[in-house]
Amino acid sequence: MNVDFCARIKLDGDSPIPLYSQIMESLRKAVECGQLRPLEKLPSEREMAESLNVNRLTVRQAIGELVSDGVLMRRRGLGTYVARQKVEQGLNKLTSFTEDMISRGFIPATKLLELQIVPADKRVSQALGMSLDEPVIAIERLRLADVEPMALEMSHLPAARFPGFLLRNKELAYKSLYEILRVYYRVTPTVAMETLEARLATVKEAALLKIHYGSPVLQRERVTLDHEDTPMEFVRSLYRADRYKFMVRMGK
Amino acid sequence: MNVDFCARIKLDGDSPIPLYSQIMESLRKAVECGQLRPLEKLPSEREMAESLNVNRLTVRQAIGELVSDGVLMRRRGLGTYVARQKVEQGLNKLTSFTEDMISRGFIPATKLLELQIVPADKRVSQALGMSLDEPVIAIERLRLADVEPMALEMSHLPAARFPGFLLRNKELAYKSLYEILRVYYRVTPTVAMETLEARLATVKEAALLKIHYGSPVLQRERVTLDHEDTPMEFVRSLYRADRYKFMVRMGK
DNA sequence: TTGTTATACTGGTATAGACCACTAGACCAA
DNA sequence: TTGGTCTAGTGGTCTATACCAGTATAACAA
Repeated sequence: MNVDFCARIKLDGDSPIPLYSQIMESLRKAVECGQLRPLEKLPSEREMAESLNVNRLTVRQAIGELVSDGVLMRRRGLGTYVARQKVEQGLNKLTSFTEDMISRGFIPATKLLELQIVPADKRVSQALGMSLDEPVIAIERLRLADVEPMALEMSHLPAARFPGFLLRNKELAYKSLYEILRVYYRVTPTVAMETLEARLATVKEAALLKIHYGSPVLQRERVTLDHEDTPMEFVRSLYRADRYKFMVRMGK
Repeated sequence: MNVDFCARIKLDGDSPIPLYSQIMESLRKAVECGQLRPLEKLPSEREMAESLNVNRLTVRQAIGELVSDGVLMRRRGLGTYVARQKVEQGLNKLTSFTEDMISRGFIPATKLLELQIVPADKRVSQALGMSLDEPVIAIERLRLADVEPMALEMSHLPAARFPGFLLRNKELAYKSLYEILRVYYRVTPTVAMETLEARLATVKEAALLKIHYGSPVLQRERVTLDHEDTPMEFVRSLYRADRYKFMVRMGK
């Protein structure tokens, strides 16, 4: 079965995305979607290298990063395996909306409302550590759970750091934002500072979320930092109070 | 100075410890003991490789692991640098209302509204892991910040675990609840699972909080566990949305 | 002076080949 | 059966080489 799996990976040598990165994403996806199950054995590095027509070191690089991410694990003399499911931890993990909804048993969906480059206002520039009016990519999305509106999300990214982002608007429809940032720009979120507060929905917000004007909403603001602790994203999300509870573990 | 540093690394080709690992440990130690300072530039990979008499890939492997550990950082076209100092913050510390308010610059105060023993309802018994109708200590307090109402707190403790608690009602006026539990019962909160959601204030709640009926409030529920992970407290707090933001760090 | 270009550096990706260390299982001898 | 050895296969380490892509700076042209 693994042989089939390996043969199904398609690599594009002319793509600007490095081969090892393509392999890495294929493996990561296979693990995420359950195509590769926990503790399942992968083909050997030499086998994969041969069947993918790349050097063994290239495969090793892909696997190596997944190992350090905790997705795979290696055993000398035995082989490479999918890591055990992570049980604990779930509560303070940095999750995307998609992951969050799935873990709550919902089927997530997204509707892209707006995607444009705008000058940073005071709040955004301060959160991202940039100057006022510097260009930021503004993404407004309506997030659905089981077809019903769940949240309204406004993401802001420093435009200078993600050139050509607007051209990827189609991918935003079916790919996670973080996946795009990881694959095309090699940027991975590491920590986030979040604030939560309660307020009332405006007329426009209420209409989009399909709630009554004046209904309570949970406003969540998040500054996401990359591995160098540089702000890479500022998100303001508005969750329907009747459908969403934020959960977190404190202490320890 | 970096040249000196590099020349000072001694590698043992016959050692069972891999070369890249020896390099890695030397670099890590140099950073830890301050020999290499944050943001300081390292010699280029090619330079290090030559001066250490190893292949560039060997140096790269050493540096690569340190980068994924957050000790170093690389910039294409520029070089490799020691990472910025990490300032671990106590954002996820388990705090009492009093500590929380002080850290926000407020002067906290408390008004005890109610203190009695009641049978546990469904929600409380489930949170505390006890049976329905078992006796719990119910404490209702109005929390003030700079004399103005900030939150309404309803705490529930398993009565069996804290005998004679009602006799201490006077101390509750000027001592923290956690202090009483710690001093008289040797119980210390360790972790807490919290949920946050938005809703509207009821008439009674609004009156106590001195806000208008129908104003939004942030409802915070917390199950506090002791060092043995036994539930010791269940709190439902209602914060004024116009005065309070909840802050938390996620990930990492 | 100002803007552009060349170039010499940096890290990033990928190849080919070699040998070592460890593991499981097959095999064989006591 | 028991205990050891051999062997094929795994990941682990390392070398040598090549070219790509981003960055700063010095040299040059307008």
